Amino acid sequence: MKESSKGSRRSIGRGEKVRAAVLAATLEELGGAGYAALTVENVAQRAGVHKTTVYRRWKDRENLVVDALSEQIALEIPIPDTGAIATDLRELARGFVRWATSVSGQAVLAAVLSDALRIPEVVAARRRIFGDRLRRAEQVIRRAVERGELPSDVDPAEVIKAMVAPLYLRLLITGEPLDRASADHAARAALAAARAGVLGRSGDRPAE
Amino acid sequence: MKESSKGSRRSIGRGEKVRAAVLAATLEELGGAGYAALTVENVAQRAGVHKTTVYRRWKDRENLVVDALSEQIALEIPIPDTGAIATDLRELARGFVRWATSVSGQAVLAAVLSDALRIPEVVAARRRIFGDRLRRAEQVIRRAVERGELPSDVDPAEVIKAMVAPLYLRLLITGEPLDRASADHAARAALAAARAGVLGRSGDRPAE
DNA sequence: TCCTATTGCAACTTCCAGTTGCGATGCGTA
DNA sequence: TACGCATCGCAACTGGAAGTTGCAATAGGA
Repeated sequence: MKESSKGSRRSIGRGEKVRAAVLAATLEELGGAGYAALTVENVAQRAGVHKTTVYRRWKDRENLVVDALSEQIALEIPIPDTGAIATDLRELARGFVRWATSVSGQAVLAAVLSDALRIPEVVAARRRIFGDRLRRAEQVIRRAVERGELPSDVDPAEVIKAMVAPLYLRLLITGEPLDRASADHAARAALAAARAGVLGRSGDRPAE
Repeated sequence: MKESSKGSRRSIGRGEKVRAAVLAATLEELGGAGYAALTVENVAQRAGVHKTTVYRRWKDRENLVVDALSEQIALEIPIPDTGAIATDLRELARGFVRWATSVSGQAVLAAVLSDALRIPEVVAARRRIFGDRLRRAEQVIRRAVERGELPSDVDPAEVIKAMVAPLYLRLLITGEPLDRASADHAARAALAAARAGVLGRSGDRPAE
């Protein structure tokens, strides 16, 4: 067990390139053709690799998909800090729309909403991805409260959820286009609701 | 072409029972195992019918699923009219939750969000299903406006969307449970937003 | 009862998941 | 530079499910 540092026994660079190429190809296939239509042979061909090689590194199709998704979790999304809640929220919404319409975003959404949800690891990945993002986005609201831009009893998570929920509704249910205009709209609506005291921390019943 | 009325040439009752059984079995398989795991042989077996019979009536798996879903479109959801917007919205939200957690609801959602979305007919079915429901639910808001319970400039569609969007978010993204409590919460939040003038018809910028 | 549309059945073809054995090759090390 | 081993390419396989076809059985209406 006397090895240089850690990880694989010998060659590192070679296999790592293969791994990266296959995972990238998996994401492209996922975003392009979807989970059901994703065949290992297509992934292998796109990665310039033989099918057997894929099966040597990943147990089966599911593990491949899960691994490709896990790679995306580490992808940090920018949290704006413009000094004003209106522009912060707008940038947050625009960033979401950019991600949701990007290749990797489409891939993650396709997998995370498809029949891949039968895979427990994918469910866990979904929770991690969206949970992390929500938690990181909340600081935008907290800063606004500290600056006095929002009432101190707003629930940060509720504001973020109120902003992204209509965007997801468009994306997944109504099928309306997801563009910058809808992002700005969602940001303004969420901000208005927060200012109106509708998104309070204690069960939101202000004018009841 | 001298036939009794219209449609099939001869026996009607026999084939109709088969059709109904297969479609019901398809929905059960869809809700239970999902779209990807739905095999025609399992559907046929569940319907007490041979695989060939299914293929004689439906061109392929996709057409079968689309047909099963189309059947569900006709399913009317109750529009409450209690005389008060608070209870109307609450009942609307509860009805949605009941549907979303029912067998047929799970089946529709599974298909409408899975890789079946690659099928244009499923996309069209999705638009029809949710478009119709939205349009029918809007009358609850209109009645409330007429009664003077809500400002006259609220956008009915926006109110309904604001109510169901967080429910879909729970159902599809965060994975939080969808129960009566979350339904009531969503109804109260949407009502509060509507009363606060946040869901106006003209671009929602009240306190800007 | 008879006639015929419809169903059941079995035997295919095709495609993809996943496996196995062997030969080829790339890469770090001596 | 040359060796050795890990990794990759390749081809041939099994197994299951989609979808097809020809024929026999059957059920319902006239």
